[in-house]
Amino acid sequence: MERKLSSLQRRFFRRDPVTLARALLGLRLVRRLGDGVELSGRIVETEAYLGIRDRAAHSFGGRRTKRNGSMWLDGGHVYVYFTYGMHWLLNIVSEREGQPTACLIRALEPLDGVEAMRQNRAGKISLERLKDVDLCSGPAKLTDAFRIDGKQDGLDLVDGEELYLERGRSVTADRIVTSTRIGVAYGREWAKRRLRFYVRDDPNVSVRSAHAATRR
DNA sequence: ATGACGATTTACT
DNA sequence: GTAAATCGTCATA
Repeated sequence: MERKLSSLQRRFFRRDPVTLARALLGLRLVRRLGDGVELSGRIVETEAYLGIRDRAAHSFGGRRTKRNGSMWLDGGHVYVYFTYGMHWLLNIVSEREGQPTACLIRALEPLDGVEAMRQNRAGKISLERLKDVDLCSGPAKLTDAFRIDGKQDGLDLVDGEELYLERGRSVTADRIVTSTRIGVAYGREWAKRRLRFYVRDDPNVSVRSAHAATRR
């Protein structure tokens, strides 16, 4: 298969999850649907999950189950899982096979296919109240908008056809804000680590815990 | 076989 | 700010 000039290579993903979570900011996530529709969005918010030692990670303590199996794949694969009885969440696996670390994709700036995203999100929220900023401003919103669910779990973004990444406008370090991760209080001391990263002042960043954030 | 629990979103007070 | 929705997965038995 021919390599797209713009796609990212394996070595890009085989870095530690903190470095990758920062590097993912600004990249374009592309989703090709079967009907020829192409959706894309710029990554503006991520979180790093550090694997076996990270109490907030699904792979904490080396846990390896049917659900989180994709976390153990080589960097560049995706780990998509179901939670709260209704939501799918998208992660990009970091490091190498056997190192179950990953980056949660928490928000995107919608780029291509905004109308299709609106259709995909309609029903969850009344269509007339649905603004562009409601399409991808949260980890479960963006999977709805991009029609990502368990069928994509384990896909490889390197040379991927229905899901892949492209280089985009890079985000300089002074534009990246760090904060604690969202919704991981059960992680105790690990919940205090600043492993969430987002683009400063971007309106698509999910809103919870706007406090506890500082520049860096 | 059963029970507890979410890496969330939405609507409502 | 608070609470409901909703169910697959996992740990325990």
